[in-house]
Amino acid sequence: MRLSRAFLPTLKETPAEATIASHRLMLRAGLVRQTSAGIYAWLPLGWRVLQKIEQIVREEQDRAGAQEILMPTIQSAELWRQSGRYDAYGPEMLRLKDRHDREMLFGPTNEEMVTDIFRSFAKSYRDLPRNLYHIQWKFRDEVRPRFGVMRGREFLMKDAYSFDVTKEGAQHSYRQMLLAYLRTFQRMGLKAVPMRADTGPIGGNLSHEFIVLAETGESAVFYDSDYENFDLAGSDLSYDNVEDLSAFFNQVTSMYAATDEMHDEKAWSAVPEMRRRQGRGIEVGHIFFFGTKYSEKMGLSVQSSDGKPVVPEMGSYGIGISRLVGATIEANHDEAGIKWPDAVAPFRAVVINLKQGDAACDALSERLYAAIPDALYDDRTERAGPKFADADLMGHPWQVVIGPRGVAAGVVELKRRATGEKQEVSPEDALTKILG
RNA sequence: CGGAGUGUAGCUCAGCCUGGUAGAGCACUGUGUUCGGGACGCAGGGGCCGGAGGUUCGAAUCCUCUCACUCCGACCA
Repeated sequence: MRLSRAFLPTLKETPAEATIASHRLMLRAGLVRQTSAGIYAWLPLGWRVLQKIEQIVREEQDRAGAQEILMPTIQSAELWRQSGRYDAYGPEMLRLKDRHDREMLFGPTNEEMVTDIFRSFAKSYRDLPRNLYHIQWKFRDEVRPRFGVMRGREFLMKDAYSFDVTKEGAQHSYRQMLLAYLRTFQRMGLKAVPMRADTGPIGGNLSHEFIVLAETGESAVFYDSDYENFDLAGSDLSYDNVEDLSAFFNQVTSMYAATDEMHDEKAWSAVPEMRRRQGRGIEVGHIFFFGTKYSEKMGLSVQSSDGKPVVPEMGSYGIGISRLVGATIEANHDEAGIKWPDAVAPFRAVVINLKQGDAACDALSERLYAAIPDALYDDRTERAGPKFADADLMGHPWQVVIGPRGVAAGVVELKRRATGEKQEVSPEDALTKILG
């Protein structure tokens, strides 16, 4: 994209409502625009990041054997009456009426709907296990939206739902998702630690939240430093290997890790002092096993091998995709702006032409721009100054600076945003480094 | 939902107390000089002062109501 034609409105000053770094930077770098409390429009730069994160989540879900569907945002109250949650959910649920006065709602989550879909097709134990997920906008009418997209009312979430015949099978499904999550966050360049969690209104007895470590995080976290050295992505592990996955799961979850709510001083004191780590973190994912809570209430049952009906065991697995944009910035920024991890950066590189109009500079800039997929070409004709500031603010992993002096000497300046390294290299070497 | 605030130019804010022709910086437009790291000069454009009602000769300013937004707490992907 050419910056001279792009809709990337950057701000020098911070809008007054933004109190935390990610929110400030998202507004200043032109990623989002608030349209009402806790509701945001995504501008080109932010939308690209959101889509990249979404795509990583999608690929890892697929890899773990989940299958993507897409359920609607608007649901009928009837389904929620079946599970008993229509009255239980409270004012966080946005309720609507259609023209026939039928009660509808904007979905805050999809256990009921997916169970309804699944029960209408699954007849036999042979139809299980299955894991269905979708990536869809949710609405929860938060009492107090804040922190930009980190606690919006409308947010993009990946939610997956597993169906198994047996408890053991459901545990395996749960472990598959735990591993998928660890791999997902690692791919995004985030350090995420799974922590035992409360199950809350979803119910059930096995639950973990995934906390991205960031100094500015909302909750205090306590964890064993062994997490830092552990291969959280379980590199050689297959999703189908029940024994190995179980061993991995036990290992990961046996290390101490807890948010302040679940913190247990007694267990904490059992961790060797050298290995105790305290920090702050942001919840970006949450997985639950809740057994037959919904399948039973909603009449989901299939025929087992002995001909008798069996009620499937279920779990649900959420990742806050729009929240991850904020969380990634919280974990990766400095005074000058965002430092995107390569995997989610909106553009891989920005090509900065210092002397727009100079034939040699223009020619070299155009050549590099054409050679780099996902490049942003800063071809604006203004003075040089703000270009660098905008580039730092927007946080592209690489900056390629092309100026008359360098062109004469056969070099360009190459800057790595994450590390601040600068070097002068030939245009070919620059391309090699950027394209990796 | 309890408490505290704020709505004036695209952004940050002044003006309000003590009523009298709506301001600054940045951004934007034109122009010239600049240009290797958030320039400078000159000339411009842009406001129903959140909305409604009231008081007054006169309201951004005082009063009432209302809407929106923010912050602190209790709650959450």
